[in-house]
Amino acid sequence: MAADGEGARGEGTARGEGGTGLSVSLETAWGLRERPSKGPKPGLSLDRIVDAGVAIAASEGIGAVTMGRVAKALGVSPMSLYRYVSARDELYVLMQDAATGTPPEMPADVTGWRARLEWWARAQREVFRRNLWLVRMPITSPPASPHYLEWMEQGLAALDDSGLEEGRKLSVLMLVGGFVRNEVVLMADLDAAMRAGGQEPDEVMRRYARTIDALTSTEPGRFPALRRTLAAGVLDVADAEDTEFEFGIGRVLDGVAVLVGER
Amino acid sequence: MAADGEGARGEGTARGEGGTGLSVSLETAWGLRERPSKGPKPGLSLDRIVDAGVAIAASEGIGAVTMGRVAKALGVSPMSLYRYVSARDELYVLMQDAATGTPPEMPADVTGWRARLEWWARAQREVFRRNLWLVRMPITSPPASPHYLEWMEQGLAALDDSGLEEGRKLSVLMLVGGFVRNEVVLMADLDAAMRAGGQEPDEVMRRYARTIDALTSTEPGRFPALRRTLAAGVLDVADAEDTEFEFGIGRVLDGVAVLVGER
DNA sequence: GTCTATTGCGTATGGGCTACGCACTACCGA
DNA sequence: TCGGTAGTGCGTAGCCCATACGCAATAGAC
Repeated sequence: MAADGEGARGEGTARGEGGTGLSVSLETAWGLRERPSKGPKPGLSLDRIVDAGVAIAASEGIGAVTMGRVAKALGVSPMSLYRYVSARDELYVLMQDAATGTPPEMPADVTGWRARLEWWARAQREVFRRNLWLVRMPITSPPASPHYLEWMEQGLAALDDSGLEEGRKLSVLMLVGGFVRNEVVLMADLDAAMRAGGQEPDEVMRRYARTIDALTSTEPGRFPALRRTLAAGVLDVADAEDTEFEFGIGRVLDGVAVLVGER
Repeated sequence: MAADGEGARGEGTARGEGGTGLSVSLETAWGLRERPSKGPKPGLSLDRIVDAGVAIAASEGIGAVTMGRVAKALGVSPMSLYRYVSARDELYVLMQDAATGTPPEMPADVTGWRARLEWWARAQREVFRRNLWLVRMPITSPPASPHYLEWMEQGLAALDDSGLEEGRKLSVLMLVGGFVRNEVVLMADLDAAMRAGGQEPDEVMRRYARTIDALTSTEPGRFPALRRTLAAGVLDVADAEDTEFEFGIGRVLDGVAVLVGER
């Protein structure tokens, strides 16, 4: 069964005393803790480090964000970074929060829980689209960053007039947020496949269709439904970029609407 | 914008000629290609390598699955493995397929698209639950493995009587599959957090609630909805393991039902 | 019985993270 | 005004990783 040390913050990590249970540099980053004012003036700042990391991730993917690489971008030695961040994973968390940013303000003319929730989902998707590397980030502890909390706040507020109880609201947000995230992962995959070999999305899809065709045609009759789908040409052309998202968000909101309707 | 080399199979990888577009060792693994019969008898087999990898992943997480580690488990030298697998990522793909396995047969008394689709989702979840490391696996190219295709086949067949057109069926499967996957990711996170520091799920949640409380209480009035949720005690106790899943799958299926109903 | 494809695997290269400790700096408290 | 000291940047070094390359041994093919 199970087991998966991944993403679990180790025992040894020092914790702050702000009562948050977060690590020291995280508390510092969230402004819960002052950087002491003794010693030499710091030549760097957390912000600069995080910005450098985000820039590298944006142009070369999260895999290119190594301590050495970030240090080089800043013209310092790799070890310098550890004065600001206790481990690379912590830098990742900071980068994640920075890229997530404050949610844009909800327009006043978006009213009613459904429209507001949909707007919220689209806004979230936009953030992911701008930073595809976000969804490649190894997920660690449950998210507890200021910007993330702002998004949650906005999402909860969107459900104000839904009549749902608090616990339900949260469940709905997780559902919608999970959907958005998942959809972007798929998009990022297609994007990666495009960069990797083929060129155009259509070409990638055609190649994929051919692969599946080859795999399913060896044993005829084993994949009837799949071959029917294949025959229908569904995989021959890449969807317009938004098709799957539009479809999915519609279904999910319909499902939530059923719940709200029967309260 | 964007860019994310991750998970993209490189140019240099040798491709088979089976017309699948897959790499040589993948074609071999899928039984589309024979291992030549010259030379010394192989001392290993792909199956043994993959099994060893799966075993390590199961007990120590995907991060512990390195070439050296697998080799040691088999009592061979690391480089031996490269006679069977061209790169570590390929081993991952093989492991993924092996752990996914053939879907269990759909019981005859499960009838109608909704019940069948729900059964399908639960079966999928069960696989993930047994192998939490699966959802930590870096996603690479679009999935094209025999077992994955079998799951797709079963999913499409489940929608036979839905009256949806082929493309829609696929979209529905992606939606449901994505939901399941996402839900398991959350479960894996909680699991990781449990192993990391605290013990019981409740304890983890309480700690999380305390963290959020600390973060939201500095600026009163900035997180009204969130603080209301917090006050409702929603985060104080971990849900029973299935609660979120049950909620989500119900909503998603409700949403699909709306679509099916209006065809 | 030779030929040769294929085997295992040793060596080596080039990364990566990060513990540790040194030399130095500038604020604090007296 | 002037140590004391907590902080600084950063060099060194240890350890783990993936994997290119090439060599000697092997056993089926002819």
